[in-house]
Amino acid sequence: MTEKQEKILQSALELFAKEGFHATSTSKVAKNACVSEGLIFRHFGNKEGLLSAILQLGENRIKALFVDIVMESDPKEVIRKAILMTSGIDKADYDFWKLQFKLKWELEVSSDKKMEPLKMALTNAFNKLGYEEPELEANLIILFIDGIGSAVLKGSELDSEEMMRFLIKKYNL
Amino acid sequence: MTEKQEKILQSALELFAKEGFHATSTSKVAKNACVSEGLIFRHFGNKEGLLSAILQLGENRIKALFVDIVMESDPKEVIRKAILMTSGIDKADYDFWKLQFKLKWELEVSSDKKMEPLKMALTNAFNKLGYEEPELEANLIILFIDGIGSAVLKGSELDSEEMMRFLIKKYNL
Amino acid sequence: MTEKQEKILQSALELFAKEGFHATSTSKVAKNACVSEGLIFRHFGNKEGLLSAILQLGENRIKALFVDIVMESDPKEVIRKAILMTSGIDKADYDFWKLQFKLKWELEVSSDKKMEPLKMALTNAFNKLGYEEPELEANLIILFIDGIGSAVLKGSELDSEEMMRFLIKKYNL
Amino acid sequence: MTEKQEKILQSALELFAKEGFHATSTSKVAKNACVSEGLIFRHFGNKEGLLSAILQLGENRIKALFVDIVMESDPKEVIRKAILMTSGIDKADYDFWKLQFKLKWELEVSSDKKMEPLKMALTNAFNKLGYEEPELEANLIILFIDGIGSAVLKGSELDSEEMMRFLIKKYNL
DNA sequence: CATGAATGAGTCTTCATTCAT
DNA sequence: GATGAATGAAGACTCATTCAT
Repeated sequence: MTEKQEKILQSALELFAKEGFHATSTSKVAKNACVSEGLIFRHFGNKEGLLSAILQLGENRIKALFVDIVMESDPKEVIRKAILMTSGIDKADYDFWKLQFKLKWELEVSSDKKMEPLKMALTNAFNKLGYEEPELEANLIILFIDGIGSAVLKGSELDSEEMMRFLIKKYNL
Repeated sequence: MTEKQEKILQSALELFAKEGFHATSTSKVAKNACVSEGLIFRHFGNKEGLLSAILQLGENRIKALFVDIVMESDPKEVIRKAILMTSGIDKADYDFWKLQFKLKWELEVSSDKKMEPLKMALTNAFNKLGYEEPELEANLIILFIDGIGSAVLKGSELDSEEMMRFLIKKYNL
Repeated sequence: MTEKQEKILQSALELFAKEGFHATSTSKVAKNACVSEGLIFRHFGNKEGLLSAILQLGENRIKALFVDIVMESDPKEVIRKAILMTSGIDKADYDFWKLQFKLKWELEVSSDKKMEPLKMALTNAFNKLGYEEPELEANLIILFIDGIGSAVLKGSELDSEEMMRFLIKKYNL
Repeated sequence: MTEKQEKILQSALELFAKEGFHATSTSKVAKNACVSEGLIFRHFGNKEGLLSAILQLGENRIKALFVDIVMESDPKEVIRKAILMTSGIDKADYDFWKLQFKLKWELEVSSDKKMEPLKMALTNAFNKLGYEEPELEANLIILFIDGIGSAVLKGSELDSEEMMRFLIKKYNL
């Protein structure tokens, strides 16, 4: 991965996140990355290839976020960590996460599969804690995480930290 | 509002919802509506004008959905109706709602303001029912509603009906 | 067919004939026709559509050249007219004919089918005149016509008129 | 001439013949030859240089084809050999010959000069045999040879072997 | 009201070519 | 000799928009 390749990736991430995939032209990306437009196509084939590269780069980051939760053995801790998940994301990574959420709508990429391991871990945790409908409880937590993430990234006025604290209290964690 | 105007609006709604605002060209809209491209501009000024018209048309529909909840006096019923809100939307209106969600991300339009009356009603309801932190409870419900709606419109495998039933049970409604 | 459409067709014919199809850019055609580049695509769909339109326009001209030969009843006259065919083409139509020949090579369009009616007429004529191998004689004439046309359009120094006279003498026509 | 140089030449010949000069990109040639694109330019300067190299390579082959005819002393044999010229070309060399014919149209390179020695030999032969207009006879033969070659390389349904036999019979050779 | 011809700026992409390594 | 990263100009084609009819 050359230096310019990374610059392209970085610029594309930033612009796709800010303006959206379709609203960002490859020429804008090139200008922003201070490279020739052609270089984008030499390295990533086409505009979608560029997007894929960004998405691929991100998959790892998502897994990294999940691993700490999925590996946890204490069920209460699993749920607590899940609820607090979004508080752990770096402000510098906002563009990346914003892009993830944006693309779910712009390109209709389902996030079900990505969330599957988290859902399993949560279902399992609620099960151990004797909840009647562990799977639905898990769904609810995921809905919460997704909602909080959405709100924060869209710049909502919702106080996410307080919401997390509140939910943790609700579940006696 | 002439017949052709409505056809344009309907086509634009459908296409913006399916493909996104930026990915839909005015020519596609015109073709889909079986009118000349020029007519779009005569009626709506420009592409953004067309979008505004759709959004405006939608504002009313949102208010209509809210009014039944906000006018309700029984606090339990307020919460129940809020939770069941998304179950009341017509399948024929999917495009419309999908567009609303899509645009929140594509154009970064905050939905805080739109949700304000609902939040007030819910806060008030939780307050009446003696909940300790009624505002946070209200936020949580909204988060869930938004999440469920979101999931359904994105074609997630989440069973929305069951989630609603589950929430209603959780809140003893 | 609007005035500008015709101008585009005319310019394309001229440039495709002079420089070749692939070597002629749509922007060159547009500039030469004094229209916007987009107009080409509005009217002809794409570059190949433009080519097809030109070719289609030409089919008629070819038929017109053939009809006089095919309709002739005197076998000697059929052959004579076939040999003299290329002498009847207007200098103003050079571009058109050049394009036809060029495309046979550039796009590997077989001319067999187009020549079929002529071949039938010639075969028939030679047959009536009692030639032993009328079909091969017909082929030879066609080879001659094609060769003369080629030579003239490529600007060869070959004296086509004299060649025709010579062949007519050879066949005692 | 290194191994890679030959591979480039071979690939270029193949592609130029198949797709045409303008429709073949240097990158396609490089890929087909399994070399870096830069190498083409190091060896041949630019795309036209590559073409020139191929053409130069071809000149020799044409001379080789002619030499056997031009050196022949028996006039009948000269004409016979000329007519049969195209039957002597190797199927493996089709690409090469196709390119020669293609370029005559794509780059408007006159073939008059190349054919000059053949024309002289034929004129001379017809003269010796007492034909009245030996130069025109020579021209006619060349027209036929060119036409037959042309037809074969374009994949016409013309039976070239039979045409040659027919011509030989016609000229009592 | 409605059409469709027309445009110019912009889209993604490919091109031939250069150059540091 | 050979590579492959890099470029700028040009490629075909689409866009939102205007305007005469």
